[in-house]
Amino acid sequence: MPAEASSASPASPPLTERQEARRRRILHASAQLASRGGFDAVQMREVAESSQVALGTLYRYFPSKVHLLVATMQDQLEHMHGTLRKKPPQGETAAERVAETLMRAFRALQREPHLADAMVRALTFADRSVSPEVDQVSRQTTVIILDAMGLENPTPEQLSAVRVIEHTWHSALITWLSGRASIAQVKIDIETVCRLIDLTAPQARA
Amino acid sequence: MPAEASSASPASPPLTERQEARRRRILHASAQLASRGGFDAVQMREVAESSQVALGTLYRYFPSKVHLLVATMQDQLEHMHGTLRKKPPQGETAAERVAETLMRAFRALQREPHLADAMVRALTFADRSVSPEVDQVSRQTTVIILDAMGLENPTPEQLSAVRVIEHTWHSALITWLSGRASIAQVKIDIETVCRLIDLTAPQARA
DNA sequence: CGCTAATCTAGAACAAGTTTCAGACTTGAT
DNA sequence: ATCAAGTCTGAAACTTGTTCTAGATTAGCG
Repeated sequence: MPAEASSASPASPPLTERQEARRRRILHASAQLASRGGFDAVQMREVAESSQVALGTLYRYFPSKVHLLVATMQDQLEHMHGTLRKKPPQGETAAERVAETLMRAFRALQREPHLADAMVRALTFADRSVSPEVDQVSRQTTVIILDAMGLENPTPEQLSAVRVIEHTWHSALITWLSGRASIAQVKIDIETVCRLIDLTAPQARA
Repeated sequence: MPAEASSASPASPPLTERQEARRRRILHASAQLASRGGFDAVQMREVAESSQVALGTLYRYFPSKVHLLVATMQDQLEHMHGTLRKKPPQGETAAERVAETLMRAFRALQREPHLADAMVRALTFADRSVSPEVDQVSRQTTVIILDAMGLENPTPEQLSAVRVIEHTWHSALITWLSGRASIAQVKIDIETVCRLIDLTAPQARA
């Protein structure tokens, strides 16, 4: 499996080695600053300085702070997906496995709550100009959930359920990050929404 | 029914008539600018000018742009609740009634997509300093949904379902506003999540 | 009425995201 | 090796949210 730019848009010119290195330094600095103080702590001037790149260059690579943070999220999601893949969830039912997977992801986010804050806030604050990137994150999340379900060919109904699960996942994270819901509350919400999966299982009726 | 400050925090000093008028002018200007160009079009200097108030005064009434927009949302929600109350939904099941209510609200938002953009983006971007206000919006939404269900004493399970519905509602709105989901898609998501209600109906088992 | 505290105003000042520009450096092709 | 095109740098400028200040106005009270 070649480690190529899996997140590149179609028809984007290939980056030279030094460019790839710059990109990496920028993402690293972004994640580091985010880990310290969340969304507000990721200041473009600081990211530029931290990654040894001129401000203008930073903006050439990532056209806005939100673009940068969404890209940071893509990066982290890839890690996460790799990690999750190694230890597949143990639950009996698809619903249990999905809930277990999401809770595992949630625990990972709890270890870096500021980073989570920066990424999730960016994701939901993104306007149309960031749609392609946000969509990519969404697709990646979908893949993770479908993986947990263990499905090759989901029905349209199941895809709907997955989308609702993603909605709940994002929104529940936000309520947690802004201190309006406890960890336990998020757990309940995830478990509740995951029951939708059973409702749309092939043998269940509409 | 006295038209008092239903959104006031506990222990907030009562406003004089002129102050109430100022507050109203500000909220009106905010909604008007938002209707034009969404979140970005609501510029604090313009709001101040539009509402004939000094910038410093605007900040005394609403300590940040997000506070202002969340307050604008509370305002709009009150309207909406009043409107919805007049024509209760007709569906047979609770799930149908909730879906119908939310779709009605959704259609209202479609009429002012920019306003919707400003309000929803503010809501999800809000940090901890706005939690009380955001929570108030959330409670109001909960009331609307419970109204549609026609329940006096919801079970904890039903409250969980309502929370998940709210999550889906907010997040689905965001995907629509950022052009990543169609109106039809939002409809499907709402209908899908509303099935959770049936799943938690008293006669259904966990 | 006249006083005092609170509020409001105009405007400057500051902070951080974003844009712009002139000049130095790289890259790729010849 | 050399040239043209594209990229990077450093620094200043611009925008918009937010804060601050000094003085004018208003509200409540004796």
